[in-house]
Amino acid sequence: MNQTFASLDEQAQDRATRWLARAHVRPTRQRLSLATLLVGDGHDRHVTAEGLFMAAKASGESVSLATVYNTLRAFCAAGLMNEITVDATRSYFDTCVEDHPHYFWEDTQELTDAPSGEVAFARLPDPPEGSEISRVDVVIRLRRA
Amino acid sequence: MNQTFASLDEQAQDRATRWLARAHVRPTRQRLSLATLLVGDGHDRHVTAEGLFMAAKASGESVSLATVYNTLRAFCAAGLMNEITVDATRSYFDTCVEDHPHYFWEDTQELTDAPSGEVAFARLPDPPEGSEISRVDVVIRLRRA
DNA sequence: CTATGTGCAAATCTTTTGCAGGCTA
DNA sequence: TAGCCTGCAAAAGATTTGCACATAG
Repeated sequence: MNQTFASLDEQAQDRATRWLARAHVRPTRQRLSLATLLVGDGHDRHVTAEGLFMAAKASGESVSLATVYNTLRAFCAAGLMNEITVDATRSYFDTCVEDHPHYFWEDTQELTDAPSGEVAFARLPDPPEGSEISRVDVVIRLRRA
Repeated sequence: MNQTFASLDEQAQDRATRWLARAHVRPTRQRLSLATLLVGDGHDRHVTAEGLFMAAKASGESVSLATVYNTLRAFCAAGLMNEITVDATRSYFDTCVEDHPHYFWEDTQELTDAPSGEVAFARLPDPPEGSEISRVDVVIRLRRA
């Protein structure tokens, strides 16, 4: 689960600041650090709480694991991220909030984006009476051939 | 998470016995009990380990929780069931092994089958170089309207 | 100033494991 | 009989919580 994260330069922080502001999330020191790691380079990223926690530590930021969890949840609630569930014992968080499919590499437990536009539904069922579709998760599990 | 399970009459046990035999799974008392609860009435079922454990207890069978986990895993390995992941903190096991879509009711955390044939892919990406698609999980998350 | 956010450690919950004894083929 | 199964209790992880303190607006 080795992931690369954005650096903490000024431009990256600006991007993070705008990202938080866009969703009216109060920019505390910890949130700004984490947001910078997440979107500082403008790329989407898939993280686990543990992975982000370690990245924060590695970059010299002091953030507690509980706060990482709270923060990721807060970002999800604010619509800045999505939680994707592929493994019963670990949550993955995606900075890309569009409803898009994922590859899950069964050997490395890595989660990556499936090439966009390559998946399309020919048909989706009408949501049952009294319900509406909140999201459609598509996870393509890959096995090393 | 209230689920209904099959009764333990003779016909149900026969069905369970055949189910195990088909996959060459050694029919121990515990496995037969659990299998009867799972497929005794010929219907497919989605269970959690905890739910099945409680059902076993309720039906008077004595099976330890660890064994329920082992058994569900064994059934999956034997191709009798599938594990579906929708919630990061709980595994769901489905007696229907076909690759089919599910509804996940966000309010009750219930997992049900989506009407079969109602979901179709227009396009799926070619698996990346050196990999093959092991399975495609489609989970349609529903919100009570 | 006040509502929110944070850290820490402990609690909780699901799932796994080690090992002694049991049971199927 | 031999090897696979099971139960139990304890371990292992991931995530959440309670509460006192800090801080953004």
